[in-house]
Amino acid sequence: MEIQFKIKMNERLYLRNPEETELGRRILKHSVELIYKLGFESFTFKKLAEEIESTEASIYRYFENKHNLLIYITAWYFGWLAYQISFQTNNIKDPKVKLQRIINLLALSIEDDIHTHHIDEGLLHPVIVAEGSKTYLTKQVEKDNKKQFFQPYKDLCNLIGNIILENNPNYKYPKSLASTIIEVAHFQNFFMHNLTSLTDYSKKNNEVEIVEFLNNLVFSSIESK
Amino acid sequence: MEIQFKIKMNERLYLRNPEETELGRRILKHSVELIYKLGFESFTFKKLAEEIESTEASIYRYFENKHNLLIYITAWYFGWLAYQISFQTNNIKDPKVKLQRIINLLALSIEDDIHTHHIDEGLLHPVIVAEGSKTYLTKQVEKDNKKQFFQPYKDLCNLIGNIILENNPNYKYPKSLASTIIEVAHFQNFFMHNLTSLTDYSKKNNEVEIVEFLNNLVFSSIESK
DNA sequence: TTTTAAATGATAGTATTACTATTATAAAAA
DNA sequence: TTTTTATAATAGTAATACTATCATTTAAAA
Repeated sequence: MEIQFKIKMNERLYLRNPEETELGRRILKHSVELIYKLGFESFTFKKLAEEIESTEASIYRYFENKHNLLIYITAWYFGWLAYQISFQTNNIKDPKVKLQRIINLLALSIEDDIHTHHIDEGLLHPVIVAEGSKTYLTKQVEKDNKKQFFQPYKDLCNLIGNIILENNPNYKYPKSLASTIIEVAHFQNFFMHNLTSLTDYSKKNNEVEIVEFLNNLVFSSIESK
Repeated sequence: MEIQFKIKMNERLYLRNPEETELGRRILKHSVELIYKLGFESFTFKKLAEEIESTEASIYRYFENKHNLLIYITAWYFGWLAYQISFQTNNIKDPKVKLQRIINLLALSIEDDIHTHHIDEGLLHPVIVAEGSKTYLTKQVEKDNKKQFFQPYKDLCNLIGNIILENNPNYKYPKSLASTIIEVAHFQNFFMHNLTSLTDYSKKNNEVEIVEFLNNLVFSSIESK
């Protein structure tokens, strides 16, 4: 028996559920690949349609626009991450080890998860690193927020925030530190790969050093005083 | 006598120097205002032209495209910040106080600096908070980086990194911490104003709490062990 | 099995965007 | 005064981000 992993997505993110049809899954798979290849700005539904040998109009039946598709992908990523975290921290007692595992998941490149056929997590990670923040850095944040589009991000912050509190129940900024861990992990990864001189990491592909930096940052703050 | 503040900008960022002509300065002033109002995605040279009662073609004589204009504005901001920092930390002996002033400058809303007529820093700060990272989160980062477009950001990181080393000469990640201070200050500010539940700050406009969080984060890391 | 409904394909069309090009005019420098 | 330079006015183009229509294929219901 094959176990397939599925995340319940916010229904307002799509017009037709892409996980339920073959075409929908092809849209998801190839949009990650194409955004990875072209960057979000140059990515268009027309190019995606050519890639999957379908038509622009068909893609528009699944997603209202490419912005919602990006939010979908990002939300999916955070949902998947939350699952990975609860899976990987399950049965672990030491809250410090839990938090370290989370930092690893966020900062290190990810291998493809075979339980999701239609998404290649190995590509998804760099896509989120480079494009993820564009989901909320818009004039419509408030609107999108009201539609709960960022719920998976918030849930993840709460999850991490609670583990921070397990480490130190008196810590004053659990949610801010949680969002900081996520964001720092991602943009330090981006800087290391693309703007090396903004970091202190010795080699261009040494993501382990980001983990070291983050561990120092996070635990000295949690354990201070 | 009036003292006017001027930043030497990378010449490859523009086709014609916008600081040297009346029209150029109007382009800068109103592009900040219009990006603030519309967001970068909806901002176009056509709308800007209407705003300043000029033409699209005239704006294109100053900037190759709107992306370069955004980089120009962002670079200008970081140049201005570097100047503010050296000004405000001048004559201060205590490196801890220096770093605290920097955190204040980055995280708190800024008042208009009367020494620059053609840029309203009060608007520039939220524009950089929301749009600044779009300068480098593109497929052309490498190209833009080779043209030294991000030099002011790097210079600022070096400046802050050196002050971090004044605080603790053995600190292992001065540059990573410097870029982290900048980025965290900005996106925590964004979250506080737009996605409140991702932070722990009690009121929506209490930027002082961001400063507290950042001080805790930075100094516990620098002073650890 | 037939009918019917739903999903997709094929095609066309539109307003806007991100430019480039050309010519005319006004202002400043030689 | 002539010449250069900057700007305005206008036109044009390919691409983008859609919307709309109708035909065809596929799958589900009767």
